[in-house]
Amino acid sequence: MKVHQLARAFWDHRQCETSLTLGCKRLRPLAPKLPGGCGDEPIASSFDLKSFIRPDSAPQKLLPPNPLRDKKHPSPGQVESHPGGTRWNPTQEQIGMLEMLYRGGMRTPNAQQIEQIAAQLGKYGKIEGKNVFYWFQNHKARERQRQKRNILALTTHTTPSNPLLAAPALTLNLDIRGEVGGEEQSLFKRKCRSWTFEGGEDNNSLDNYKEEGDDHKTLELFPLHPEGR
Amino acid sequence: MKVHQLARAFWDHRQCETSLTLGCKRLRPLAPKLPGGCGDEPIASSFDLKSFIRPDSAPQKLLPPNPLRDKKHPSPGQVESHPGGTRWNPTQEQIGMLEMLYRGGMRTPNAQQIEQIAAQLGKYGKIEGKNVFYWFQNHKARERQRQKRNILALTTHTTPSNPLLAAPALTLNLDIRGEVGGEEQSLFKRKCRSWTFEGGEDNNSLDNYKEEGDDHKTLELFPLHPEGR
DNA sequence: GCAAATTAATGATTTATTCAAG
DNA sequence: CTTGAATAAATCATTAATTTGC
Repeated sequence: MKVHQLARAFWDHRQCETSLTLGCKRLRPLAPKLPGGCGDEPIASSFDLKSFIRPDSAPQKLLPPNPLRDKKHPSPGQVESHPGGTRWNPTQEQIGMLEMLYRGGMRTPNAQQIEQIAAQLGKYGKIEGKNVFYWFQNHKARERQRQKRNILALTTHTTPSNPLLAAPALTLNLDIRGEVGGEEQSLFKRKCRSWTFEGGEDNNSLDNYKEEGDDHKTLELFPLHPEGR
Repeated sequence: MKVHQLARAFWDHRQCETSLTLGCKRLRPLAPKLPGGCGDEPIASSFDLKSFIRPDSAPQKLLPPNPLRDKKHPSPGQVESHPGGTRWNPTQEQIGMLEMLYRGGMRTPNAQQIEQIAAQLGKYGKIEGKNVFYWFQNHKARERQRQKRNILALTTHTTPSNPLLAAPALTLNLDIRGEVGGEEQSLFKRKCRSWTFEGGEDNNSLDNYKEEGDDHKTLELFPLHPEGR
């Protein structure tokens, strides 16, 4: 695949910086990046991460076979099973560690940092530097997304009542006149296996929702597993 | 750039970040790509060539050759000034060669190709793989920019009002009297659960529910996730 | 319970913007 | 003002979770 050219390119660079990137970036005011402040040493970044990172040799990746092309068609060819799997599948420990770093403030680790992190996390499962790089990129971007979304949700439309989560996924007015047969009863239960009502939970019986002199009943269903994961 | 890399320790900074971003500044959103932008692709060639060009084969390896610049820091610290210049300064030959490749259809060379190109161009002056990578990225992007600009110049802009944000709940009046089979309910629910609402896809087979004058069933659907993927 | 059907997440790429050296 | 470099926003593609009908 195409792969990582990008990533590659990244690695190569030196990275510089890093940090500053942070947030305020946009403040473009002049302040260039701060001078050296830190004393930093040259740390070197430049080492050969590359060699580190891309062991190239690695049999790894491989992948790709195919690329582009279409997706799904079974093309006879390749298919493959890539033995190893085609993409990084982080373990719980790895994720936990990365989140810890993220919460600690890390956003755009430089090559050296990436390497160290990858090396460390390698203890818990297969992982490469690029995976770490991408993780930070995505995590950062998605946090922004969520945040922006929330702000918009609260700002725009005042959707009256419930801002977010409170909104029912599904509202339905059921025609329940007459007796509710067992047939329907069971069907109903099945349907609601994964949904819950605002009011009650335990009793999934339609009768409980039936009110006298009414042919309809309004039920608001909320997904049982809103967020998940 | 460069230079100091502040190696800042890992985390140190914490930053602010995040949120501020908001400034709408970046909100490019509003007009997403409307303009022909998208169209860009037309060029088409790229695609084909791509497959052509990138045999992808994978052999990959990668290469990378070169690394980073490592260099340059004499040992002493980094000083920065880098006399030599901090960034690639392409020679006429290199540019010519790259443009030739570009005109030939190359847009996103893979790692292997990048390496070969860099090696070749290295004969005319100092150059690294990342320089080649960036050159193609920028050249491609800027060609699009120019193109888009020209198109816009010829087109009137209808001020696009801003459509996004609509987040209305969908209300449907269905006829479900009597036996509303769970079957149908389920099907409907399934169809609408996702985000297809609004514009309405007819494939929701809502019609099936609309039978003659009967009682109505009102379903209100809220997008489960506001923005969506 | 289970396997097929769907949806939500999220890893990996690509495209658009922004920053700043020259 | 041009353009190398870097970063952020969009997208694409796979994988893990849920749902659902039996």
